[in-house]
Amino acid sequence: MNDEPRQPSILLIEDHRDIAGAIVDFLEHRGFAVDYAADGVTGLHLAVTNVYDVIVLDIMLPGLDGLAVCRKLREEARNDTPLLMLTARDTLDDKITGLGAGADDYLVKPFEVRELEARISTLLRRHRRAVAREVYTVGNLVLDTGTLRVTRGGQVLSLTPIGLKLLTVLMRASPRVVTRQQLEREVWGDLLPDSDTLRSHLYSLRKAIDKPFGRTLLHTIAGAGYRLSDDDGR
Amino acid sequence: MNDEPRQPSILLIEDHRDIAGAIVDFLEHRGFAVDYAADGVTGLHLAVTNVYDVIVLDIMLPGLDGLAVCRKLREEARNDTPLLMLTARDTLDDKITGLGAGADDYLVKPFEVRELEARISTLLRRHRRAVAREVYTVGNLVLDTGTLRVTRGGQVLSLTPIGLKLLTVLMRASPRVVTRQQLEREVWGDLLPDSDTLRSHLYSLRKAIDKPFGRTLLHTIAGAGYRLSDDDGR
DNA sequence: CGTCGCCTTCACGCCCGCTTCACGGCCCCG
DNA sequence: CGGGGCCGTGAAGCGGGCGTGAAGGCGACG
Repeated sequence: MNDEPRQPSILLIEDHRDIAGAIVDFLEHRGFAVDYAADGVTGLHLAVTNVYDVIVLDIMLPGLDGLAVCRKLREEARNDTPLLMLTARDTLDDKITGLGAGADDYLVKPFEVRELEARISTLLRRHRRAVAREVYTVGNLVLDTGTLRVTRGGQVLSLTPIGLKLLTVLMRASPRVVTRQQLEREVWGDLLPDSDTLRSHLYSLRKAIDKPFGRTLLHTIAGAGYRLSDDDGR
Repeated sequence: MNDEPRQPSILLIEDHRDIAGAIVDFLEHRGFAVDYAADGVTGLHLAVTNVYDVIVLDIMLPGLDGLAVCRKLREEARNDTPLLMLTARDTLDDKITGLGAGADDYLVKPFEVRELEARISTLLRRHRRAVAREVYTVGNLVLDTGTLRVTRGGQVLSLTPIGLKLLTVLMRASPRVVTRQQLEREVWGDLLPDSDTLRSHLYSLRKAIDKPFGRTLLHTIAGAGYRLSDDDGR
């Protein structure tokens, strides 16, 4: 509802206390909420029990190293929090492995904290954008206008271009009724087709989004048009 | 494609007209585009309304002093343009505070313009390198725009220049759909080719990044465009 | 001057989506 | 009670979009 720019939370996993301290101080001063772990095991534990916006992970750690932490996080915990890997220059080859393991970016030590912040901001921005696209929802039917993916109950549906266009218009209008003319105009512009091919398209759209599921979302309003809504009962 | 070395732009904030004049003359003669402000308020205003490659900021200013400008720029405006602080020898202690406030370098007055230029160049180079490198990840496909290396599952792939450009655009947009027009415009600018050579390029891009691996990442969205994403069921 | 790589163009063929048409049910209205 | 219009349903045909592959040309580089 109210999306005030909440303070982004960061998890730092780094065994050098002095470096870690400097980073934590700087990031907290810059308005981030920082959690800190000095080894891989506690870091992993924090990562799976809490939710962070970004994880900053040193590759050289006592016990469980950064690559292992990253891999476990991705493969076992199915966690896709943006992850920034810290790597020393002499182990730079690890960057390939690091990224292969599921890191989203890397930073070569030594670095300036300013650059660390810049990269964190980039990851935040990118992830937000990826997660917060424009999405319409009616019942359990979801249309993502960014990816043009349509799902119902988590299952991906495959629509034709015209079907997609119709669905977009209907979802945007959602509980309201859309007339045939409006739909036709949206799809074909001013060159309306002679016969009403619209009926066929709505039929196949129904077959795609309603037929495989029990509840019907696309309703025909006799003589008026069509409405997309989740009326249970009404 | 076209990364012509654009003329770097510099903002100079300095109240002594004569010193400022000399600096501006020299820098412009050396190929920089220089904006100038004689006090902190107008300087800050210029800094937030325009985009500069480097800001040169005197610490002693009437009204709003250099430290305050720097702090406001960093903390309120969230601006991370490289910033070079000018400080007199007798206020040298300020240099600590200056760097603490978010400056990237400092120079003690009086100085030679040659040295000023050298430091500006250093900042430019560092910042460019820091900014130029970006890492995109989609599934196990990784593009490092710093090294221009593309890997999938740790294996290095070899792409043509156009293929790389297309991939960059697609990865930057990542789960979202990119239209043909957007892709064409990114690659060829306004001189769009007559026949759709784009199809061929996407074909060979697919052959490079998807064909050798089982899972397909580059999807065609009928009548809409293309999408790069790792749809595993979800 | 030769070779190689890359971009462009063209041609082929398939498959999918758009359109059209025909049929039947339902409702309203005469 | 009968007819007509609206609408869902489904099939069929056609065209175009798109994948695929190869050939030619051009510039770079040795």
